Amino acid sequence: MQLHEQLLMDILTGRHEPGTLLPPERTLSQQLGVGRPALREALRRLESLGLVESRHGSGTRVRNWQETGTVELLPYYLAAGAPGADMSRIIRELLQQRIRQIGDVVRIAVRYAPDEAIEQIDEQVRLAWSRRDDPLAFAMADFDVYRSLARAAAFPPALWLLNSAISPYRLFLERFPTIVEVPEGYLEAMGRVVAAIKARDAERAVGALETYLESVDSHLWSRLGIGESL
Amino acid sequence: MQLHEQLLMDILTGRHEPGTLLPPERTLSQQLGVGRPALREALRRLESLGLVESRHGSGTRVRNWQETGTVELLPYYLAAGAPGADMSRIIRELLQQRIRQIGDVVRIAVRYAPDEAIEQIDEQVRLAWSRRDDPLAFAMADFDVYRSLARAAAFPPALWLLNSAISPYRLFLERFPTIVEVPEGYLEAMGRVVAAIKARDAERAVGALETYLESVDSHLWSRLGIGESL
DNA sequence: AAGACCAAAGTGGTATTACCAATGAAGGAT
DNA sequence: ATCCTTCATTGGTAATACCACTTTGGTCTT
Repeated sequence: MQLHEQLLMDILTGRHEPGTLLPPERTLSQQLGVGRPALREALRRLESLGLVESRHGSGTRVRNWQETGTVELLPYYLAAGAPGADMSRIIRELLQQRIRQIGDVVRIAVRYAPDEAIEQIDEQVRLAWSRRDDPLAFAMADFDVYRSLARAAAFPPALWLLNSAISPYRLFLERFPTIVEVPEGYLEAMGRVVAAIKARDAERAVGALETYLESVDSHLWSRLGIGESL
Repeated sequence: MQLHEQLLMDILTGRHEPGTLLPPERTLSQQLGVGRPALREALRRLESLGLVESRHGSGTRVRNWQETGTVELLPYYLAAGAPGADMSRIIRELLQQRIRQIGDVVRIAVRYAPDEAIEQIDEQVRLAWSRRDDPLAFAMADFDVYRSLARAAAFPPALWLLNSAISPYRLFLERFPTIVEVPEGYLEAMGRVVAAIKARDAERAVGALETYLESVDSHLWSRLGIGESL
């Protein structure tokens, strides 16, 4: 594991509590068996995640990351077992947010994506479908469909939002492999969405997407049993 | 300006083009007049933003950040003038996304926030209103209202999403100060939202929020003239 | 005795140096 | 011509020294 990930986990699991000072860099680097420059590089990464705060002359304090963290914390938070939280509730909400987020991407594509670019979406959909033998590969290719939509609209921020989501999403799938399953009506559902986008009908496109994704999620929950085991 | 911000801007403004290699660390650190460790700390930050990729023995390559970036890029992207993009269109979409994002927070609060926690929201709203003399302070206090909602629901990921949004939001307001204006019906509108949350009526809460926020945004656009000047 | 000032210790910030490890291209052997 | 070796280049890491800021505690002044 990378040094910064180890430190991150130490913080997320409570090994270093919010509000407390980390040991001095010289001490901590010895404890971890690394040089001080290496430790500092790791600390800079944690700083940009909102986990710690270094003050010249004073020390490096663990921030109240539940308050100050950024989305990038999500994959690690899930990997740490979401300490002190209801995992299945979180996952349920994240799936809901995923639906709305993709909905936004669709809306943007309806407004801004040129026809030529939309043509290529069909291709992406078929590509994902062709990988239905490997559920994880399918999921990633499916994700790429939405990234292609954002790309087609030439709207980088939407792409970045998806990028920030893909890492926790992938980790989630890897952690609960039984969840991964290729939906039956995939080609048809996505076909409807893309057709609606081509027709510049935002409501129909988003509607088709939401009914499809919600059916996938509810099927997923019924298979797992809501709130169970996860 | 911090070293990593300077490098970041150099990349976003095209000084270092995607796909190309950065100068070797030893060279670059001399060019920038800093030591190699300091440069490396900055590079690690850029790496976690999806901007560069260091490969041992090979070099540090500028990534295609429009493809690989994360949300955290947004404030810098806006500060760099969103090179090669339609600024007003981006802002328009971001405001839309903000509405939906806050809507999600409201939905989560409806489901999970205990009554006692919701009581405190009213207080936050009044606090924001009391700062209506200083529009920027008001905007930040208003933002805190939504953070309080996420906090009340004890749902850290929602808080993190807001955290990731606050920095570009603030930068946006500071860049276009004329935009900042305290809406007239603020107290009443937020009162309706909070009341609906208390009543556990998600649709009414989100509906009240959306109509309010959309009226604010459209008023904003009419003042500025859509697509103009920005 | 109380307050202000100052000095010293501890901390992060930075630069320098040296060396290790991985990469890739050039040159030599087959 | 092809493969393998070698070596220069590059990032990765460590150790050391020093600078700058913060805090703390003591001392001096009032």
